[in-house]
Amino acid sequence: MQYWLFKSEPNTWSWEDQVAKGSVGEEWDGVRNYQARNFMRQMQIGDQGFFYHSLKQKSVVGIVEVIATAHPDSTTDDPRWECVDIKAVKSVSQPVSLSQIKERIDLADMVLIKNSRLSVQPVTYQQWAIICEMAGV
DNA sequence: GCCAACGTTGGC
DNA sequence: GCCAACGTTGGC
Repeated sequence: MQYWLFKSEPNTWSWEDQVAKGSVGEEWDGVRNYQARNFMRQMQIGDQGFFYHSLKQKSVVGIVEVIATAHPDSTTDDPRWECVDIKAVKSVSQPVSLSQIKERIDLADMVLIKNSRLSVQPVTYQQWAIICEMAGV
């Protein structure tokens, strides 16, 4: 079991949109970045991830689960791009903001901080546990 | 709205 | 294969 972080602009695809899809889930399409794609290729069904809102909110707002491994991205004919499917598991009771994460020295190594532009990122179990605690999960 | 950081593209 | 130019992302 591995842990990840999925970043989305709420204007484009929000947590509310994800929740509305229920257990059917939705593909995490539109990724046009090799690093992000490579992480998605590593994902297994049952892996869990944080759903992060960028831009205005800049917070971890929910927990998602991988329900389909990497497959061609239906939004492009370009065979280079793949995506996984994820479903919403639960909303966090306390969104964890980027500034809160930055305050924690034990989260200083997070990819979110070191490479803020990467839209799909790995999260270590330790980081996962710390943020779950902060989020009241 | 600005700008820094980063990734991609294309000319050489 | 290098690197300049360009486009995009996301924090501020």
